[in-house]
This record gives sequence, structure tokens and C-alpha cells, in this order.
Amino acid sequence: MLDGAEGPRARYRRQVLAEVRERAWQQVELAGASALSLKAIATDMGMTAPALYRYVAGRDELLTDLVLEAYGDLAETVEAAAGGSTGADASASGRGRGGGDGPDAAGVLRRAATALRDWAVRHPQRYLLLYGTPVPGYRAPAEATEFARRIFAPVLAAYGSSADPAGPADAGPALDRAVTFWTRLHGVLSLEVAGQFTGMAVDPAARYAAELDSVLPAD
Amino acid sequence: MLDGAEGPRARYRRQVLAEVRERAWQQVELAGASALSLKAIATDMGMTAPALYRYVAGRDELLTDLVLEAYGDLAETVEAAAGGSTGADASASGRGRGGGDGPDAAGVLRRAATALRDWAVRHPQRYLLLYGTPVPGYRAPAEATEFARRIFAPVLAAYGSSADPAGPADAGPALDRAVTFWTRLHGVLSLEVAGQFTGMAVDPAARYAAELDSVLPAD
DNA sequence: TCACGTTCGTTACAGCATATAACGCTAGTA
DNA sequence: TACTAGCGTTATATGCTGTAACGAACGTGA
Repeated sequence: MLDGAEGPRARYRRQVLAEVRERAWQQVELAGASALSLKAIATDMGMTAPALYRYVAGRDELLTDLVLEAYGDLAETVEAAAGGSTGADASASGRGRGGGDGPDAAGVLRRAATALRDWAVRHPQRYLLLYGTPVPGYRAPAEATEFARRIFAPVLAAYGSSADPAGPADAGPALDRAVTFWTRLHGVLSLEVAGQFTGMAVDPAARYAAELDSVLPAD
Repeated sequence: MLDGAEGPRARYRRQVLAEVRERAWQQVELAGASALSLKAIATDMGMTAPALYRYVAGRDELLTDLVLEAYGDLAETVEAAAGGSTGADASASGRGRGGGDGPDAAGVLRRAATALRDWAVRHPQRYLLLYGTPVPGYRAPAEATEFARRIFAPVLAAYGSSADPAGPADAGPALDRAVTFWTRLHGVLSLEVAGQFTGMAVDPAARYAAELDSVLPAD
């Protein structure tokens, strides 16, 4: 039991859990998070509903899992596009703090923005699950905020700020510029994936590109 | 029955309906749209659940009513702030089309933006009900899109476009500028009301004001 | 090879929600 | 005053979440 190889029991369990999550995503993408139904997933998989509770603690917990999975996916996507695992070691890198933008700040930002939009357009409900309407009382788990920080970190670094966006006052203009990067892109993207542009003679991709240009630092 | 004065029957009905909607709003603001429960409303009002079906066709229909009510409220708010019922008669006004901005375009936009944010901050879930995560399959009733058009119309007019945002190609740069006005403000506002700035040393009001300035036409 | 025990899926059931049907009361109305 | 439209009730069907208890199966270790 102590050897690294997993037995067939654990293997089977992982496969079932993966299928549960996959079908859960199908439901979310198809009809929104509120339509997520354990019973429907179970039926689709040829099981009865209570069987799923062997794999998932409950409906809300499954939804939280999906949120974390989405965060992780997006974080990896953005970090990969920005080039390497930026963010976690901003102070350890040569850049230091308060200084000018990195060698290729504009490139990093452009790649991150493109990756963000590609991801969001590919999975609209996934993007809305992270940045759309939250449940008022809901407290996101600590991992979620950590993921959110990781996603934002490359942007913050590219604008030459110290790593921590929670820092009280010294962040200053770099944080402001990074937040503006975020809000301008999110403004276009969220309205696009929410379908608010339908029937409006608006080209979302063009608007997104224009907003991106508006926040890129001069080379 | 044909006289204008409404009988006590109709009066009572209106009062009950108003209370239903008021309690529905309380639930939505408190726990989100997905938590809206006819049964809970009925119990709060001292009735049984089936009694509510005398007043509301069903849960989804009540939610649609709330959406329309929110649209109407926001439309009135923005129009009042922009000054008079702009939009409905843009071609009838002296401005015509394709021309320069109105006499006080910047003022109109500034007032509309301020009214928008005040309204959204006052009723976060109401704003998110209109511009947050939509249900994928849901087709908004025609009245909703009409309200959305009315809300957008003063902005479009201030940037000197012809009235119809659905017009295919001739809208051009005026529509682009109006959409940018919308996306930049919405970018800040939606992240703010969704609580994405919490713990982040970001001043939403300041960011909103800065974004507003960035899209105001030069005087 | 075999007995054991963990793991899994089942049925049964409690609770809560939406929604419909049918009944009876009450209060405007003619 | 008799009538009836409108309203709220109980009863019921349906579908979901979640728990409890049972039984089967399969990997594990002797």
C-alpha cells in the first residue's frame, strides 16, 4: 500500500471522478451552474443518484471543485502564455520592485490577454463561473483566492509592481495600471461571453484588441 | 367595470402582487437569483405556496418580471440623469445623425455614468441580474432588449451616432466609442459589485472615475 | 488458494421545492 | 338578496438533494 503505484481500486475511482466532473462541465456549459444536477449526472452514467455521494460530498462541493478546476486551468493558461511561472518569485527575479517594466512587458501582457480571451471564448460559462455573478453569501475557499492572485500576478509584475496586490498603499500607480488592464479587458470579455453584444453590430474581438492596445505600455 | 376607478378587488390584488415582488427582491439581494423561492415568499406572507400561483405564473416568470422591473428602473434612472427622455426620438431632435456631439455631451455622459454606478452599488444583485451571468438557453423577452436599447441610447446619442445600434455598418466610430464607454465602465463596475476587489487595495470609485474620464470627449 | 474487509452501488426514505387540481369560503356585484 | 368571480385552502404528482441501511464484489494479505 505504501508503494507509489496505485491499485486498480484507486485507478477506477479516479476515472469515475473524472467522468463525473466532465459531465458536470457539460451541464454547466449547456445550461448554467444553476442547472447542475447530481441526479442527471448519475442517470447519464447509468447509476443511481446516491451512488455519486461516494465520489462527491454534495452538489455545492462539486460546484466548488469545478470553480477550483477552472481557476487552476486559467492560471496555468495565463502563466504559460506570459512565459514561465511568473509571479511566485517576482522579488527573487532580477526585476526587484518599483522599477521600470520588464524587458518585454508589452509582449507578456499581449500574450496573457490573448490567452485569456481565447480561454474565455472557448469556455464562456467557465469564465462566468469565475468572474460572473457570485452567490452573495458564498465564501470562496482560500485556494480560489490564491489562484486569482496567481492569474493576476504576471500582469502586476509586467507593470513593475511588487508582488502583493493586497499591500496597503505602496502599490500605487503600478497597481492602478494593472487593475485598469484587468477591468478594460474584462469589460469587453464579460459582455461578449454574456451575449450582450448580440444583434449590435459590434465586433468583440476588435474591441478587445483596441482595449488591449490602450493599456499596453509604450515600447 | 368600465369606469377608470379600480374596485377594491383589483386594488387588493395589486397590493399583494407588489408585496410578492418586494419579498422576491429581498431574497434575490440576500442570496442571489438561484435562491428565489415561491414557497419562502408565501410562508413569509402567511400564505401557502399554491396561493401565489393566483398572482404569478411560476418561479421563472416571477424572475423574468424582476428582470424587466430592474431594466425599467435602470432605464428611467439613466434617462432622468441624462436629462429628459433621450433616445426614443433622436432623429426627431435637432441633432440628426453622423454629426458632432451634442451641446453638452460630456455632461450627459458624466451624469449617466454616475447614475449607473449609484444604481448598481445600491442594488448589486439587480445589476448582476441584468449584466451578470445569463442562463445559456434563456431568451430574453422583447421588452428586455427594448429596455437595454433605451439605456444605451443616450450614450449613443451623446457620441453623435444615429439611433439604431443594430444598424449594420454605417454606425462606425461613434458606435465604437459608445461601446467603449460601456465596456470600460462595466469592467470596473461588474468586478466591484461581484466583490472581486475585496482585499485588494483598489478604490473602485476612483477607478470608475478614471475610466469615465478616459472616455469623455474633449470639451 | 481462500477468507477477510474495504469499497461500491443499490433500495428505502426523509425533506423540500415547483406546480396542478379540486374544493369551499368570502366578498363584490347585479 | 342571490349570484358569481376571485382567492386561499388541502391533497397530490413530480423531481431534486441528501442520509441510512443493506448486500454484492473485488482487491488484499495470509
